Formats: sequence, structure tokens, C-alpha cells
Amino acid sequence: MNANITMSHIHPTRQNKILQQAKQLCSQHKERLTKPRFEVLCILAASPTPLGAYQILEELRKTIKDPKPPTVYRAIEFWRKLGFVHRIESLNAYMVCHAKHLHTGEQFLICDDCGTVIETHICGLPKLMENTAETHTFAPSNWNIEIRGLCRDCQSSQA
Amino acid sequence: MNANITMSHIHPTRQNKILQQAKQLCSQHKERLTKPRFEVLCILAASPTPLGAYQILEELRKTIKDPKPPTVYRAIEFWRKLGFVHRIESLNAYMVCHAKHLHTGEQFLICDDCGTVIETHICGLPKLMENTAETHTFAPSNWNIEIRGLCRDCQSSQA
DNA sequence: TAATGCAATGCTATAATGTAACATTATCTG
DNA sequence: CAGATAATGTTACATTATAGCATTGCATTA
Repeated sequence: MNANITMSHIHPTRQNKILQQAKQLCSQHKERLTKPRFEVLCILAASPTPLGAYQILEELRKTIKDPKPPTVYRAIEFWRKLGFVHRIESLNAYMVCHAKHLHTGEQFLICDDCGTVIETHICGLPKLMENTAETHTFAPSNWNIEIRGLCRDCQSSQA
Repeated sequence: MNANITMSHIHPTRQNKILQQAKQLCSQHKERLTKPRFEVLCILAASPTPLGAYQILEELRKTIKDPKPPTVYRAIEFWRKLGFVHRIESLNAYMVCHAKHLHTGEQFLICDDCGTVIETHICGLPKLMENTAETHTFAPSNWNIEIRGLCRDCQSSQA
């Protein structure tokens, strides 16, 4: 894409950081940073909680004229393949990755009360699970761990 | 439910085992074992791989007249609450539980090639994850672990 | 630069998954 | 049995996701 991308709705510092990461990631992988890809990424980056595809679509109306579902899903897929966006399966929702490098597995702490998701990123399967896989002669390629519960804030407010 | 439930399509031994477990579980929890609940459970128990809700619905036509989606989803929910059926989030699919008791977390080994799912059941969060949760003062209530890869058979057939 | 090829998008339609709401039937309890 | 509660039947619809094809953008090279 060219230089005249604008990003109205998020903090400039964060904006720059994401823009930079995204650019770098794309050039690394020889992929194009197009407008829909960029805007979708910004929307996700600006959100404190994961967003559903149709929430993204709604936001996208602000910067793209009458966007359609495939536009959103394509962008999501694009970033997912680069490891820059994750899907939270149990929420049908998507969020930007907070790890600084590609990895094959994620671990999410999902607050059932406020919806906050903390991504904690591990580089290898925990021993216990590796052993389990070994026992079954199963060859893991990637994994997804979603832990539901209450975040710090929601614990105290419920006490 | 009463005695005249029939189960045409699965092996009698397995049928009896499931019937027994289901009956016991229901009486334990003072719940009713109704026809839709029973039939849905049987369908799931008879399948080597997890089934989607609409696959179950299709099967259900054999034993229930013109069943509708809510019938399936209600039955699924019923068994899920009892811990007798699990949802595989990354497949939008459901399978019977192979553990012999209630538990708060599951771990699935999902073969990307043949679709087989191995449930391996652990009673506590692995240390590594527990530590992560602790670090964030996050209080886990339940969790779901889905590991994708290749099962033994599919590894060898691809070699 | 014009021609070509490929990647990405725009767009329409529809598939797949899941649920709300309310009428009806079955079961339990006193 | 009467009344209360639980479960089901049914209609309609909401939400999530994708297939297929026309169009546009962009890079390469003649």
C-alpha cells in the first residue's frame, strides 16, 4: 500500500508502533500491506478486548465505504497466517498478538466477567502435555489453550 | 424417561454401557433422561469423531420425527452441564466424554488429517499454566486445551 | 509504456452454526 | 386431582463464515 493511510481512532504512539510492526512483518514475508488489512489490524489493536468479525465490520464502516464480511475475514486470515492476530475459539473473536515473534501455540486467560483476555505466550508445550502426546504417538503441530476464570479486578469487585 | 427407548444403530454392549452411565448420571443429579437427550447422547457415543450440531440433527431424523435445531442444542447443553459431552471449540463439534468423573478442564489431541480426537483428561492445570495465572492474579475456573497435529496412523501413512 | 499475469479486493448470495420466544405437553408434588 | 415446574415442539431469526465470480491494482518484462 502507499503512504496515505490514516488511522483516526487510536492513540498516535500505539498507532505508530503497530504500523511499524505491520510494515516490517509484511516486508519480511513479502506481503502487501493493503488498506483493508491495515484498517482491520488497527481496529483490533485499538480494542482492549477481542472483537468478533461483525464488530470489526461495524468499525470498518468508519474508514472503508460499505465493507462486506469477506473483507474482514480475508484480513483476519491474512494476519492470522502471519501470527499477528489470534482467534479466541471459545469467543468467536479475534485479537492482536502481543508476542514479539512467531509461535505455534497460544495461551489465553479469559475473564468471564469483564471479557478481558490476557495472552501469555509459551514457546513449547508444557511437559505434561508433551508427555500425553508422546503416549499416544501424537505429533503436535500447534495448540490453543483457553483458560476461563476471573481477572484480578473482577475478583476483587466480586468479593 | 421410561423403558421403551430403543437404540438401533450402535453396538449393544456399548449401548448398554452408555445407557447405564447416562441413567446413573441423571439419577445422581436428579435430572430426567428424556428421549431427545438419550438419542443425542447415543448418536455422539456411536461416532468415532466429534459431530457438529447439524450432523447430530440429521442422525436424529432416524429416531425422532422432524427434529429441530433447539432439540439438539438443548440436549447438548444438558450433557455438557453434566460433563458428559464436550465441545471442541476449534471444530464447532461435540463428543462424549471418556473420563469417568466430572472435571473442570479438558485436553484434546485433534488429528488434522483424519479428524480423530483423543481426549486426555487431567485433573489440574499444568504447573506452567498455573504459574502464569498466578503471575496475573487470575483465578481459573475451567480450561480447554486443543492440540492439533497428526495421530499415529496418519503420521505413518504420510511418511 | 503497453501487454501480461497474478494478487487482492468488491460484491452477491448463501451456507453453517446457534438462540429467543412462546405455545404445548409431560412430570412432579402436595 | 390441581397447581407448579420442567421439558419439549415450533417458528422465526440472529450470528458467524464462506463460495464464486467480476473487477481492480500492481509488478514484471518485452
